[in-house]
Amino acid sequence: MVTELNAHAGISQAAGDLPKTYDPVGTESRWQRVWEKTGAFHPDPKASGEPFSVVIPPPNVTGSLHMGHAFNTALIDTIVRFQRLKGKNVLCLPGTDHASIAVQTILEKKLKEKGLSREEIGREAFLERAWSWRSESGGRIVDQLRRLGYSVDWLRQRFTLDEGLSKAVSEAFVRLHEQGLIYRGEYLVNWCPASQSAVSDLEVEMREVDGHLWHFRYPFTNGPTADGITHLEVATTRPETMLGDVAVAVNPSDIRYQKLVGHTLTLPLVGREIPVIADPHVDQDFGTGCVKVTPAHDPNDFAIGQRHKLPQITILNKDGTMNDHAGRFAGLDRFDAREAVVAALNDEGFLVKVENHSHSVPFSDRGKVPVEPLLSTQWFVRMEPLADRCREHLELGEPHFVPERWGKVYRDWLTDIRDWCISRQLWWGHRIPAWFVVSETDGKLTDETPYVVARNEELALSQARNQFGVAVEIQQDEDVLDTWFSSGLWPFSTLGWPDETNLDLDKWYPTNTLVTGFDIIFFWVARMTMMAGFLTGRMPFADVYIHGLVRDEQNRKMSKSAGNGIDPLLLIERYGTDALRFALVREVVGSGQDIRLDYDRQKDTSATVESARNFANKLWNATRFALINLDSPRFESGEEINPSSLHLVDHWILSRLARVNRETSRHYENYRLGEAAKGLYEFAWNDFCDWYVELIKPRLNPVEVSSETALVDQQVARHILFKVLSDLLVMLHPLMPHLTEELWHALTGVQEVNLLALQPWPDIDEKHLDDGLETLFVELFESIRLVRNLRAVAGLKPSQIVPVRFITGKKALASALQQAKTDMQSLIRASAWEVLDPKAAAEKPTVKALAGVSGELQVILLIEDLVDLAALRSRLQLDISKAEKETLALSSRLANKNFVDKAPASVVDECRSKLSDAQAQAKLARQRLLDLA
RNA sequence: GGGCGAUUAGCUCAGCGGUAGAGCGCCUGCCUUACAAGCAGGAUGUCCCUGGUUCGAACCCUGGAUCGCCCA
Repeated sequence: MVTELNAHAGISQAAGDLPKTYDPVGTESRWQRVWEKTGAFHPDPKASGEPFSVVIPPPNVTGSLHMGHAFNTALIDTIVRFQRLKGKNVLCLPGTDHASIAVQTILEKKLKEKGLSREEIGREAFLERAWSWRSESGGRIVDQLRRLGYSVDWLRQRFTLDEGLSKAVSEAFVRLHEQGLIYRGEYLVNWCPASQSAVSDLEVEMREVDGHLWHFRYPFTNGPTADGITHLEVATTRPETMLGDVAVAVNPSDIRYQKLVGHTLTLPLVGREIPVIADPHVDQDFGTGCVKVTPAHDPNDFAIGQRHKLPQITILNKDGTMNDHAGRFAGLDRFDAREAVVAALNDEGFLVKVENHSHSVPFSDRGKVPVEPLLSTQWFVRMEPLADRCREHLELGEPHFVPERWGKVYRDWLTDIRDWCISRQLWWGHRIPAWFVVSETDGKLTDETPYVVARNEELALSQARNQFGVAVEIQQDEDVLDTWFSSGLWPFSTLGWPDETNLDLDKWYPTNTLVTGFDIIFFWVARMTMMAGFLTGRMPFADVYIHGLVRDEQNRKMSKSAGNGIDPLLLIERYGTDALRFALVREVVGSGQDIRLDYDRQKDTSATVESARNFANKLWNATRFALINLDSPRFESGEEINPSSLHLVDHWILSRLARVNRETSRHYENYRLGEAAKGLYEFAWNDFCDWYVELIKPRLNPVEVSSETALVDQQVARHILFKVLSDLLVMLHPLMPHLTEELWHALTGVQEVNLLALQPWPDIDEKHLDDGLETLFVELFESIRLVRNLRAVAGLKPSQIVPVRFITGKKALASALQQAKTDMQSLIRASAWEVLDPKAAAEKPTVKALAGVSGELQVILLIEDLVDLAALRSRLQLDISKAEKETLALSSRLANKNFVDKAPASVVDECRSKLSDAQAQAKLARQRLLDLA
């Protein structure tokens, strides 16, 4: 392992040999190996350090990495790496879920290709295949997560079907059942004919579909009524369900039909006699105001049926074909039956008309086919008591939602909650720990067969014997549980629950933060809080950070079925993991909006990620620069320096560093990760690279090598350069872990086993914070920019070195200009640097010179050569008109008595000072223009 | 039908009471010994519309438009 660790051929070689550009590919995989081999992210529960824990949203075991994973990972990993740097004992626990329906669908499809079905091969053989498929494909997503540089503890990786987690599932089921929170019953559930299983309400997606509204005539059984009415007209979007109609309902206050309530109609095609009933839920204005009632196939009709004690006639088989109740239509697929029923009604004269009609149709999330409301016996979780408990916690701020508005969404859902259908007619998953005592119903399994619920078969048997006698025969329920049932236990089942003496559980439960997308607040977040509240008595996490989704370049949600996904691995190969991570995080804003990732599908390029890659390269080169200048002899960072030898620019960058450190820490802590990224980007690129590094170049390479002051100056510059860059790398580490790990080792020369990932966050040097100095530097930089602009406008060549004179009455600025002279002179190629007050300047008139004005600062370039005077004049004209415009605006504001009286004094003062600047600027610029004439 | 978000430079988005910013793109110079994946300089806006509050509105409040999402 030592060889592996030391064998890296990176930047820490002689700096002169370094490549000019950063190549992420080798670097990233190497550090991923080192992190894992050294157990860097495998924490010890017995170690000191405040615990900080996060469980990752477990991806589907057969899935593959998509942008949503990459985004979620970038956010979580940034948070946990930050907390690790802050010295916490961090556990970030990874894992996968078993994805019942998804896996089973894949396997059944494979079986079908071989002409087999699961029933043919049997449960045991099917599960064998499922496990082997899982071991075959299950590693893929995990390896892909590794490529994101995820600092999770792979040794604690969990899978929802692991032994421990399965134990947690039975335990949870039994406890919920004991408290009467799990029941079994026959209800209308969402039936997915594709997977041939019930699904929960949440797994149903409403889609707007262009369909039709068919109008039928149902005749009165006993001929025309007293008023001569022969029939009622009903309208439906699902004509085939009429075969299961048991009534026609009208609104009791509908004067058109009041008198007809109680009469009997004959159902066409079927011949069944069905009553006309009155129900207040009927909408008089929809269609004809008469509603056909099919309790076994429609949720609203089911409710009407319950209220009126109507029979429930099921006309569909579980595979979506018509059953015997459909009479001559039996055996037809539901959609074929629709056409056949309409045709038959038409033939027999019952079809009145057909209208185009767009309406919502429930689709199965997984199967992508319309679900059927179907009567069947299923297991349910009684949600209300669980939800009430969560709402009580929420009142106390548990958990705390970021952004807060999601807390409201969560609360509203809990407030109006429906029971959760948890049984699935599938084999892959946690088999329901309920055993039917079939000996009580002659060895047959019926809806009347009693059952026992127990932690395992042995306990079930003894329980059954206690209740029903020694000679019982029991048979476990065939169904498995909704995958989300086990996912709901994730934050504690992964830590060892229900084993109460588990060290991990003691140390890291409840967890600190849950980071996930808003699309699974109900599916997962709420299920976890409900399960945790009931089973552990606590909320499973303190904070919930809800982020948006990644959308494609056309602002569409990325999805497999739409085929508009962007493969993160392609972007990683092109730009590097760190670039992708940085790009994604930088796009995030505080309010948690969705982010849009630009992407060119033809070229597989993304400007957003490319700019992050460029940033990585900038850091690479900044470090290269530092190494070149700190090398030979090797710079000793421990050496003390005398504070009095610091230059003004050194004080400035240290102030900026302290401020950025403080702000970045706050941003990371408050989940303002995008702001952290943006702040560091600006600091690194603008303050550090563009200004500071340029400012110290003369000191790092002094002209007079032997001078004592030159050596001190050089030493100080090296010191600060090292300090700022190494701190910067630490602060950036959560966002760009591989690059910073690489550069930090190269810069510091620290042994590779001593990881940046485990270093302490740099202290904030509060004493260096200096607002005034930072403001002053804004002005100094403005002065430099003014000179550069003048040179550009006048067309001076870079090689032309000219004397520069600054004239200002502002004492602080004058003094700063004087102090910064040696460091800044080279930035503007000034052969001389003179700072004068206006009085002194008046005594040294300049006849021929380039001049520019910014506020009360006047800059003169003393030059005799021919320059572009016309350009210079128009530039001055522009200055004048701008200044005049501003003068006008400001003076009119100040002329407003209300403004002066009511606005805060500071605002008024600022306004006055701006006015005097603008006036001075206009005056000076006019003067310069005259001088040029 | 109920709720939530969005609307700011050509594009992607910050800003959320003191008169508008970034990145990319664009224009003009530069291969200046860390970086051309770069450096320097520059241009660019009825801040969706409408009233109102205020000395002052991109920002707060009315009403509306457009787009998107969630729930029924």
